[in-house]
Amino acid sequence: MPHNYWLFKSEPETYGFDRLEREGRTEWSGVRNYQARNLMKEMRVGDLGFFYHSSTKDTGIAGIVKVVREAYPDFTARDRKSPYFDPKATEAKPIWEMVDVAFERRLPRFVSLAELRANPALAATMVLLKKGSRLSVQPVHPREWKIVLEMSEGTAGA
DNA sequence: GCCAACGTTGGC
DNA sequence: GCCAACGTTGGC
Repeated sequence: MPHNYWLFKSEPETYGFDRLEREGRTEWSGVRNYQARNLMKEMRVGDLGFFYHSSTKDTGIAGIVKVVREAYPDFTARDRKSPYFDPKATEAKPIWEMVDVAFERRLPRFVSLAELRANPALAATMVLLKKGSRLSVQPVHPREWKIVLEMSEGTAGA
């Protein structure tokens, strides 16, 4: 049984859900926002999350991932060649952390951002839908999780 | 490409 | 500690 539900944003041109399905598992590195980092620290093995495609033509939820390793230092922060390099990160104080996630399953169908917005049961509460929300890792309420799953089992717009 | 909203930085 | 300036995110 999963403990909590989450949402992970990714730009499909950089790393999409199709690629995770092929590779099976990945390190969620490169998060450089304290709030998002703190949320990752709360994640437990077995937690599930939505995989959200952002900054692309078809924004929305593509599938489900599972947390397979709890927070540990994000080594890209100490890699000078990485775009996520942070000179303030040290071995003793890595600052940034990441989790590992694995492909869990596809949704019956893609649920678009427009559809999520159009659902009044989600619009008021879901972090993703709040005005100006930019968090790349977000908590999802079990109620919201269930609603999105139900939407993906129905037809678009229904 | 535009631009609103956000988080961070740095001067004071 | 305040807050203006800046860089980034991300939908449209």
